[in-house]
Amino acid sequence: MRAEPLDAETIVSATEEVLRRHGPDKTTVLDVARVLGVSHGSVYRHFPSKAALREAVIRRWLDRVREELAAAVRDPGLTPSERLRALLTAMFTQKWAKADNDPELFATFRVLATEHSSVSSAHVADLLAQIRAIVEDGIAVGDFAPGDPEVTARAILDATSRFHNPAHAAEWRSPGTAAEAEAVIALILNGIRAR
Amino acid sequence: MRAEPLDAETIVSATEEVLRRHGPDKTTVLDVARVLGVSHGSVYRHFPSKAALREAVIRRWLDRVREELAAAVRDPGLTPSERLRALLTAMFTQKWAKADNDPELFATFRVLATEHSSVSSAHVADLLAQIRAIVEDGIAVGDFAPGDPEVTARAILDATSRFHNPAHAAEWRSPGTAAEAEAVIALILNGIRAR
DNA sequence: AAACTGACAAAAATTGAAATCTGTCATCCC
DNA sequence: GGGATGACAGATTTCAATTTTTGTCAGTTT
Repeated sequence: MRAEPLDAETIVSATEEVLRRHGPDKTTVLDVARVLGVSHGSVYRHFPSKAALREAVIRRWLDRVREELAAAVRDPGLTPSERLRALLTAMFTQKWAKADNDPELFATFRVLATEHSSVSSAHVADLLAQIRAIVEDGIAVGDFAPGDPEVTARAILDATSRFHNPAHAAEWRSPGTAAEAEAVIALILNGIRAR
Repeated sequence: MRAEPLDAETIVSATEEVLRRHGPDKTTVLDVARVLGVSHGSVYRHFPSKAALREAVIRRWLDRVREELAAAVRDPGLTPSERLRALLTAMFTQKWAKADNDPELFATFRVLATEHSSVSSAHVADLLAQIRAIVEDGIAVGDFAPGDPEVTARAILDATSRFHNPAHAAEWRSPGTAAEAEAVIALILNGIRAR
């Protein structure tokens, strides 16, 4: 029995909590319903399946990640080079911090992200668009060498995979990581600079 | 009963065959002994443990990979830029072909490589040394901008992870991969070129 | 005597019966 | 009537009993 009427948002929050506590393998719809104090049938009124519920969780999580990233880069009066460096650095440190602070939660979200690859793809497309905007700007201003901004943005994202793709999370604990990331950023900035 | 005396090399070959047929999870020392027509005790005369046997397999596999790569790049009279491009391209196409031709075998060796990370690390160190040699040459000749060759070599390997690290094997099937690799190579070559 | 075998204990994997979970829906409650 | 419930069938997971495998070594074979 609940005072408030049950809504999708509340269910997603409860699911996140159960995932945090029990991990992706041991999280059941019954557990979620128990946390909410309702029957599991009620959960199925708002989500057609367990998979849809999990997808809603990963979607919200990636939305938050995007928001955090936007906030970190929302800084005026930087050159395109500086903005690109800031964006990449923010992307890395954000992920590294999450993976380091709560490895199990990070692993959980990695499972969900793999499970719902279309949501992850959309997230990647968003990152790509942000990089592309900076690249277009840099070319327009004459700081960056001319070229297809879409291709360049993709190349930048690909070249930095080692530092932001969760598949590499285990390597991030190695102490040289920050210096290696710095070297790759320097290489990239040199590579796109106008001559 | 066997005519020839049993040696380590023969055992490793038999293990490779069993791994190829049954995969890493279902490969037992008993299976290997059966293929050889000996008792499993004989296998333990040559290898102290199942882990050591598997390590010998992955070590030999990576040795072959290194040999193939060396053969692909053993080409005289190229500029450092051309040699670097050739090395990277060879690294990519070699791995892509293996992953594409026999995905299950590739997955098997991925398991072994993860299991025996020190062997993989040595392989990476070897690749790094090859890149470094080219970078040093390029700096000496004046084609590449001055800098620490060790750091630069590492940055090049890191920046191309997406195209050679087996953790990304699933992405290699996507049709745009070759073009994306080409864009990253172009970015890198631009980045290290002397101004 | 050098190489191999196979019995053995401890560890790990497999199996299958029982318990739990997913998703549906007829029914109930406000 | 809109929202919630819980019984139910089929799918999936769990857990303990059983089988298989690993690694050793005393004894056998050549």
